[in-house]
This record gives sequence, structure tokens and C-alpha cells, in this order.
Amino acid sequence: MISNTNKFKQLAEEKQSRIMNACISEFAENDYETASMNTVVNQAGISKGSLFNYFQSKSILYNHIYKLALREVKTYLRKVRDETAQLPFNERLSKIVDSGVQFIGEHPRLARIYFRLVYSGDSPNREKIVTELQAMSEEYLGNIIQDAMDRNELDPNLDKTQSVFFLDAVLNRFLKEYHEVMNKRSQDTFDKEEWVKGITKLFTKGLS
Amino acid sequence: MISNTNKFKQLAEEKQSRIMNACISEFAENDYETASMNTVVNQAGISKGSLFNYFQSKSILYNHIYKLALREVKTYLRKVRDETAQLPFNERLSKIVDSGVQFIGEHPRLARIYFRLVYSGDSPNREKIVTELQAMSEEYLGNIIQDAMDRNELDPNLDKTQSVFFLDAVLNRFLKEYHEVMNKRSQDTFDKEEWVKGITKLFTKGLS
DNA sequence: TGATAAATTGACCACCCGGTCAATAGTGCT
DNA sequence: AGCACTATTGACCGGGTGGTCAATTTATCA
Repeated sequence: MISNTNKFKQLAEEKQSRIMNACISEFAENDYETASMNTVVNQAGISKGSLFNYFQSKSILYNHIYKLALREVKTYLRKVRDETAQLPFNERLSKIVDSGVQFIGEHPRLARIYFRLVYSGDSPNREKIVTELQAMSEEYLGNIIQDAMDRNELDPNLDKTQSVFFLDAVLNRFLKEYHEVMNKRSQDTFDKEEWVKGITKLFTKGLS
Repeated sequence: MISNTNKFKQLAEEKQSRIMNACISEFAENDYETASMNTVVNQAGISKGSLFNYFQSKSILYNHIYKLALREVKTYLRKVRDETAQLPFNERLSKIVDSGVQFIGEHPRLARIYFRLVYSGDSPNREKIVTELQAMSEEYLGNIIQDAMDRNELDPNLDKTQSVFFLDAVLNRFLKEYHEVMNKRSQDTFDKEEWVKGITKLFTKGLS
């Protein structure tokens, strides 16, 4: 017998992507509890039995999707981190925001799954996942801040945990808002550059 | 016939509070979709027919609960706003955080309903409610910031919309985190004062 | 081509949901 | 006590859920 999880990978690529597409849409549009396996199979044009043959349960399927989304997020983050390693803090921050905006533009459904996971409450293993994400953010933004402290661009006596927390809070909330605006209204009233300026100014000089 | 919504208010106080208690617990512990009317009636010790007699539908009941939570939040906010009107910005900010912390301590279940509503996605009329909350926050924090600008404690050329957004992002995120920490781990590792200091410093001086 | 094995199907299961309503219990008045 | 009216009950409804599995189609190879 082929190992459980790998049955899916043995399918024709076209079929795989058809199924993944249906799953991503369903989990992007609904909470975990509300998302329906029936909808997925109908959308994907396969039978229910098949889906449960490839993924033994809803939560296993969700795990697959969430990891896929997270992998994509990480790719963007790694890229911008490495490409901006030599830039000053404010420019770096600006590029990170840009990267987030780009991700949302290119993978709106994955972004939605990500935000749903972070801000909403009912996915399985949520605690574990959120802890993972926090550690990831702590490490990622922690490095960015440490670099800036090493170059005397930021106060070297900063409480790093706090600084990371604030940065994370503002960046995530901003991107969430951007994502929601993109999904609903026309984007013409949204001056991204102005916001990026505001964010970098807040963190470098405060509001006074 | 007694007008629909008022049937509930005609009940004996003891019964009312027994029912409210069950509802608050259920909506605090579960998303709107996942919360069960059956659980509510069992917890409250009444029959299903009665509950649907007092509140014609689940969404009407939810609305009742959410408004109750919001009323309580507003009471706290109004109180701290008025009591701190003469204080400088940083002290005011500190008192606002204190008030939030106090609210979470005194009404943990209402706080949970509030955070669920703001951060999660499936309650009915969610869009309308969130828009309302944003307007409320814009007005509330906007006034605090405007006062500080008038006294030259903050840069008078600030983009107020942005500043409110940042303040809202950090405060909400902090309180959400505090709420989650309180609900789970021992609070001995959590130095609230240190965080309040960090927040006020961020907004007055930035991180450099 | 025909036998064997593997992949796919969808009717079916037990369960839970929000909501209904005829039947019953309780109350107050004459 | 007997009547009228109201409050309360809980069995029941249609519908949707995640998950199963005997039956059928499809692929493989002698």
C-alpha cells in the first residue's frame, strides 16, 4: 500500500491542482468549521470517497493547505530579508511592507487563509500553529531589529521582545487592512506609499 | 401580545441572569456558527421552545449579547476618557491600557466575545458591526490624539487617520495578547508596567 | 481477451443543527 | 371549582455535516 499522505501526490498534476484549487477557495471563503468537504468535492469535480482517500480527514486536509500557505509566505519573507540585508532600517521596513502587499496581490486566497488562521479561532491545532508563527515572527523581526541596533539606527538598549511585538502588531494589522480593502473597495483611494512612510516614521521617531 | 423582544425582560431577574450567563459562556467559548442553542438551553435549564420564545432566532440572541458586551466596553472607555482629560498624553495612554486590563480582569467572557467579534469572521452583520467599531475607535482615539496635538505633546502635522490606526493596532493587539495570557498561563511572568512604558515610549519617541 | 488489481464512485450512516408547534402545566379571576 | 389565558415544554422537522464502504469503473499485464 502506498503511504497514506502520498496517494495525493501520485495523481496527475492537473487533477492535483484542480483539487488544491477547490480546497484553497473553500478554506479562504470559510472558517474551518464552516468549510464543507461536500463543496470541495463538487468544486473539484471528484467524488467524496476519493477526497477522503487522498486525505483521511478534514483536519489533515486543512493542515496540508495551511502548510502550503505558510511555505509561500516564508518564501516571500526570506527573499526580502536576504535582498535587503545591506539597507538601512527604514528602507528595509518599507521593502518588507512592499513584499507583504505583493504577496496579497499575487495570492489573495492564501493571504486570506493566513489571516483567518492568525486572527480567527477555530482551526485544529490552532494553539500549536500560532505559537509556531510567533516564534517565526520573533526570529524574523528580531533579526531585522538586531541588525538596526548593531548599526546604531535603533536604540541599542531596546527591549527586543517588545519591539518585535509592536512591529509585528502594526505590520500585520496594516496588511490585514490592506487585504480587506483590496477585496472590497476600489483601491484608488489607498495611498500605499503614504502609509509606508507613516509606519517607518512611527518606528524611528514616534509621533512627536 | 407583549412585543417580541420584551418577553425576555418580563422574566424573573434570576431566570434572566441564568439565561444570560449561559449565552455569554457559549458565545465566549465558541464562534457564532459553532455556538449551539442546545447547549445554551441545557446550561440555562430551560426548554428550547422558551429560548426561541424570548429570542426569535440565534442571530437576534447574538445581537443582544454583543450589544451587552459593547455597552460594557463603552462604559469603561467613557470613564477613563473623562477621568484623564487633564493628563498629558503618555499618562493618558497608560490609563487607557490600565482600563483595558481591568475590563479583561472583570469581564473575561465579554472580552472574549469582543475579541472574537473583532478578529474572527463569522458573526452576522459582521461588516456593519466592525464599521461601527472602527468609527467608534476613530472618534475615541482621534480625540485623545487631537488633545495631545493641541497641547504640542504630539507633532501637530501628524496624519491623524494613520496615528489612530497605529494606536488602535498596538492597543488592541496588546490587550488581546494580555487576555490570552491571562486565560492560559500563570500571570507571574507578565510585567504589565514594563509594557505600558514600552507602548507610551513607542508612540512618543519611536524606537531610536 | 480475460483475469486480476487498483482507483473511483455516491448512496448511506449517525449525528447535530436551528427552528416549530401541538400538548401540557401554571396562573389568576369569578 | 371551573374557566380562560399564558408560559413552558420537548418531540419532531428538514437539512447539512464528516466520514464509510460495497459496488463499479478503469488500468495493468499475461
